Amino acid sequence: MVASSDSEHLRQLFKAVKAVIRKIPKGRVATYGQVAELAGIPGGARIAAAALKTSVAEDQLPWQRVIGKAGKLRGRIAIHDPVGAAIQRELLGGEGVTIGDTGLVSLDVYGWVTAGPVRDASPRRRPRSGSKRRASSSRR
DNA sequence: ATGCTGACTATGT
DNA sequence: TACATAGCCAGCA
Repeated sequence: MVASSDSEHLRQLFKAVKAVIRKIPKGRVATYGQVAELAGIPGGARIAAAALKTSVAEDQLPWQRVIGKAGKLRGRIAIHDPVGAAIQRELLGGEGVTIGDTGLVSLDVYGWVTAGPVRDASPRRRPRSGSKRRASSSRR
C-alpha cells in the first residue's frame, strides 16, 4: 500500500489496535497478545498496551475487556488506581464476566475466540463456586 | 544512533 | 500459586 509516512503508519498501528479492541464482544475478554496479533503485531502485546495507554476515554474503548494472559486485570489504572480496578471489575461483572476469588478471570470461559479453528463442542461452563477443581484436560 | 522504559508473555524456581 | 528473570516489539529521551 502506497507510500505511508512513518507518522501515518504509527497512527494506523494504534488505530488497528483500537479497532480490534472495539471488536471484542460484550461479556468476553481478550489478552494484549491476542489483540496485538489481530492488529497485525504478533508478539507485540506491549504495543497493544501502549495503544491503550495513549488512548483516552473519548475513544470509547472497552479497555476493561483487555486483560493479561494470566487472566489477571492489568493496566496502569487497575494497578495505580484501586478505584479504577474496582470499576473494571464492576464493568466486567455487569457484562456477565465473573472473577475468581483470587481476582483472576477464566480465559477458558470468557476468552474471546476469534474464528475459532477448533475448540469443538466443549461447553464452556462457568466454574461453579465450590468446585475449585477445574478441568485440566483442556490443553492448548 | 544508542539505550531505557513499558497497561506483556513465557519459563524457571 | 506466587515471585524472579529473560525475551520481544515499539515508543521516546
